[in-house]
Amino acid sequence: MPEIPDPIKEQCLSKGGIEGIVALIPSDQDIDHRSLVFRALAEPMRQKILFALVEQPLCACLLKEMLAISDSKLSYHLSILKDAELIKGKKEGSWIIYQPTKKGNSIAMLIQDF
Amino acid sequence: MPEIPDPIKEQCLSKGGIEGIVALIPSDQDIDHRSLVFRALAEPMRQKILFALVEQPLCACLLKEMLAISDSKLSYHLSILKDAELIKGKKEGSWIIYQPTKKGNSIAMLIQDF
DNA sequence: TTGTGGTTTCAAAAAGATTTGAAATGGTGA
DNA sequence: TCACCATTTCAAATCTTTTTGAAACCACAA
Repeated sequence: MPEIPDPIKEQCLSKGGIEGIVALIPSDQDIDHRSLVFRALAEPMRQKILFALVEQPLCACLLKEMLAISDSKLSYHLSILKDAELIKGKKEGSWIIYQPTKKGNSIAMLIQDF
Repeated sequence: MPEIPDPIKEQCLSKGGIEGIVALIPSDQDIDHRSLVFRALAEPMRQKILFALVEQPLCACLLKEMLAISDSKLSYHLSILKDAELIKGKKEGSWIIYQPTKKGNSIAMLIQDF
């Protein structure tokens, strides 16, 4: 009574066994970095913010109106997007204008097909 | 004393104002669907599972050994990946062999650059 | 049947993320 | 200086996700 199905075992051995496959998995650092991005995009509100900013840079005041949420809530979600390096804010006069980073832009394009 | 910075206001008006931009944001349905995928990939353990399965189909028993986690924990994470339609399980003899779906495969490729 | 191996379910506990409203910050103009 | 506006921070409350270990399930063989 085998403990592993045969065809899988064979294919697995041809890759150097379990260790061989584990070695092909991206590093923890890579994975943690992507996690940060995925957690940022996991919240619908934050996807909306990113997609709105891809259309055009916006100040917090317009985003707030657009999404109908409180200042502190918006600030919280913006900070998560900033930490994931998907957007950046630039001070202009009295306002902070947000826009996607290069990374934010390209990820926004890629995820259209998800 | 204006309430919105001028250049932003102009660009915004040229897109049909706030409503115009809101109309360009993907639908709630789209966004929620992507959220499911992002939540699934937000957890490092689940990224590892997906990347391992992209290398080769594996039974739960090998995944368990590879990741050094309990049965119920593995089962929980597999169910989240299945719900997001990133992987599927196929019964073969006594085992269930997991592998990425078509969608799981193509997303795994795309996110390498994230 | 009875047992066994592989997997899933369950409920409770623990950990983590989000929301809330109030208070703080920081720059700007009166 | 003072007041004001946009934005951020904070701590508490709430909500969601993950972990845990035990029990259940299911197909199959003895």
